[in-house]
Amino acid sequence: MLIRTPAELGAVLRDRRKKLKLDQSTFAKRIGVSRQWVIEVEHGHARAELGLILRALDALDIRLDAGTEQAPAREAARPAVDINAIVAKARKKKA
Amino acid sequence: MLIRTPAELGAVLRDRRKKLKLDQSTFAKRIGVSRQWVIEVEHGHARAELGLILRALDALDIRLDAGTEQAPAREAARPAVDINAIVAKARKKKA
DNA sequence: CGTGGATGTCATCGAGCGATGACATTTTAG
DNA sequence: CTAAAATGTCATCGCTCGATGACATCCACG
Repeated sequence: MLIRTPAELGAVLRDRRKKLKLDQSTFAKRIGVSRQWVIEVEHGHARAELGLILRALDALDIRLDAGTEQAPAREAARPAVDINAIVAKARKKKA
Repeated sequence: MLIRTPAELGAVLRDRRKKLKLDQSTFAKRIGVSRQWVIEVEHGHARAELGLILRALDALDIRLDAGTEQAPAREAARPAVDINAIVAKARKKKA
């Protein structure tokens, strides 16, 4: 599952928690946070702490993979010397 | 790359940022945070906000994938009644 | 040599997280 | 239906995040 937003992450956590038959209280204690935290995160709380999130994922055996995808996003996805970028930045006279 | 800790996440962000030839200031502005934030996150700041982290990843075209398969972890991956969990909760001693 | 860019450090400060505990609502089981 | 469990909501509070701006290094380059 691709994670793009806090809400998606929350959904993944909730589904996984339920599959493991854990209630919020048990889950919270297992990762060392309050039940309130679990509730908010499962609801997509955007400002949750990264460290706690990673602990939660680990507790549920969910692995996170960061891929520098190959999507033809914008540009500059290619390595190699990027003269343009350098010049552009140098030429940057800001607002 | 598997992400298990804030430090690993920070390393991924830094590497990717450099590959795209962006300096911290430009990167920070692009995702709407302070340069200080970029510095701390790249150094593995564990309490960074989830939402900002996701924005940073997106800005660098790094996709996050949450996978549940793969590890033949312990057990309990299967539904069915989980006596242990039930007992453990009932046994909650803690002060 | 010295100028400028990039990165890291420090201090300050307002804002919101996360903990806690009580209570409300929803769901599950008998 | 009824009781209990699970989940959601509220209010309070200490603590630290993240922003800002000033400096300090370090390094590439002319």
